Amino acid sequence: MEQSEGVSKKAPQSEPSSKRQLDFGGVSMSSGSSGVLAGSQLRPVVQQLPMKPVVVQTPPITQSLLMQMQAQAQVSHRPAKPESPKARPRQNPEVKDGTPKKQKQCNCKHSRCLKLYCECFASGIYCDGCNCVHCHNNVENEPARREAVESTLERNPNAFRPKIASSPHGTRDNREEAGEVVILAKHNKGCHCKKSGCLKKYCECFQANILCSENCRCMDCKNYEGSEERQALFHGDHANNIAFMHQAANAAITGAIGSSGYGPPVFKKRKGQELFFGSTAKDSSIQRHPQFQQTNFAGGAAPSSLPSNPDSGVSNCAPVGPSKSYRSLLEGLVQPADLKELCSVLVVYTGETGKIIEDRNAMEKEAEDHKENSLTSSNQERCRSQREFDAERSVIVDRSSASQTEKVIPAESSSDGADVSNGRPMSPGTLALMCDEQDTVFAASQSGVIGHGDNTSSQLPQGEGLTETYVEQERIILTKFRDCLNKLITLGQIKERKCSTMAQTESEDQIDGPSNTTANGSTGTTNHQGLFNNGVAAHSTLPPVSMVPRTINLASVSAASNNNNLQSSIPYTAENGTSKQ
DNA sequence: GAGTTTGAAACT
DNA sequence: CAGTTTCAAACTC
Repeated sequence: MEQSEGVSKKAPQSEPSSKRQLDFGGVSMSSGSSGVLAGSQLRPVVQQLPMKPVVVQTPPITQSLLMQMQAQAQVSHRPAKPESPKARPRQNPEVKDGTPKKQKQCNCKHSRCLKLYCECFASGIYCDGCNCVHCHNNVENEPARREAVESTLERNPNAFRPKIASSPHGTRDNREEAGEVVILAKHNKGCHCKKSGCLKKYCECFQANILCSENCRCMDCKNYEGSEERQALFHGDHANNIAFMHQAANAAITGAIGSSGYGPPVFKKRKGQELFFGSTAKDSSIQRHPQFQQTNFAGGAAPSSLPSNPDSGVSNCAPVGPSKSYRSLLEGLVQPADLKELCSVLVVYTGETGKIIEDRNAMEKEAEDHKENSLTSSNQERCRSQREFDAERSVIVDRSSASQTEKVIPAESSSDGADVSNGRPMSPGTLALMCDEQDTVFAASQSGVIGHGDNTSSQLPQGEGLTETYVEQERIILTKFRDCLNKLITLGQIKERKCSTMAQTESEDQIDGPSNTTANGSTGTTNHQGLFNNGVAAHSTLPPVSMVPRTINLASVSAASNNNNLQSSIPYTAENGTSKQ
């Protein structure tokens, strides 16, 4: 029974050793990290650790809204159970009735707790108080343990890395389900379940409270967004209501943001697996992943009705098929980078507002001065004021340009691959709206001293002027933000309308493949522009801040509503400087 | 608590 | 890389 293990077998023992963090090659590893690494094979695991949303100082009122958005745009990928000291699913402490319990203890009998079978070993902690037999995962058997670690790493360098990583697309909203937070991470290797439907804890994805992803090779998977079985599992009526209310309350924001990795994922084609219907793959992807049938035809077909599903109200324009999955109507419309974009736009507005107010104040002041010294030569002062205004204008323009430039870079990151966008620091433009410090910057900006090293005593306008500026800035920003939300709502309504229409059509004419209504490239990638910024150009002298046309596809929207004012031409794309049509 | 089922890990 | 075996957790009774 006892298999040879390349590890010196010592006196059987299962005496508990303190379950403390291990020290692999001099690098201590807390139980919270599974970055167990031996000796020179140490590798960082930070990149896989969940990124917390940037914590910002309590800002003025305007910023609370932006914080919400930012929270959505930021990586929302906390571990399924953040309180868990272990990163691997199976090592999560038992959570029953929402109450975390003591860390589990292994019951290994044959592995001596020196293989990944042992959850303690796998998570890089010593066995402590476990029920294991012949345990070598303790201080007394450190050499053997170390050898086992090396052996394991030799087999799989990532053996001790967290299995659950943030989704490349990353940004799905956290969503309460049955009191727990569904995490939008995904299993690095994916599960291979065959019989459990991925709805039992046999499934690592399920256990980690995440949805199965394209990494999985499971069969008859039911662990996907919108799965009725899964919902039945998670959604008690109560929880359902909560989740739905939560979703509805945040529909304009939550459902719209960064959903590319969300819902029944758009699975990449796997080896020997076709995504399309009529797959000839021997293992039948349809059987393995019914949700995979939902290819990424953005609105290529209408969804079948989703009766009694509270989420059905936000059914997406997914192809018709057995899949019962859904997506937010706003999915794909707004990407995380768009939020940054929006923030940038708001920053521009703020700067513009400050400038305008500054101009106005200066004009008033100048008028007064002119009254008082009508006969004195005010030419010098006027010239100076003018210089200040010009300098200030250039500052603002520079800032806005920086915002535009800034947005270009993150835009790229939303593409596939290791998406670090979620963990990326916010752009200066975004930060400008989210940090108290920026208030000072703005104040200084309004005084026209930034960037000029002109630290004169007249840096700040009068106190009341400053307050007025703040008020005005907030008013502008809130107004614009409200407009954006309204537009989103409109988009959602349009899309819903379109989906409903298509659903009816599809029900009559179903199998004909994607209608290409929205796959039309000529219109499919352009119309998102202006969602946030189309008012900017008209309002300001600054060049329009174009939305970055990454994957946003409002084609379905625009197709259904060619006259909706959300459309606007894209003067250029920040990404490549070319017009996308 | 014993037995069964399940799927990851380990092995061939 | 695929198939098989081993293993321990999850699950059932």
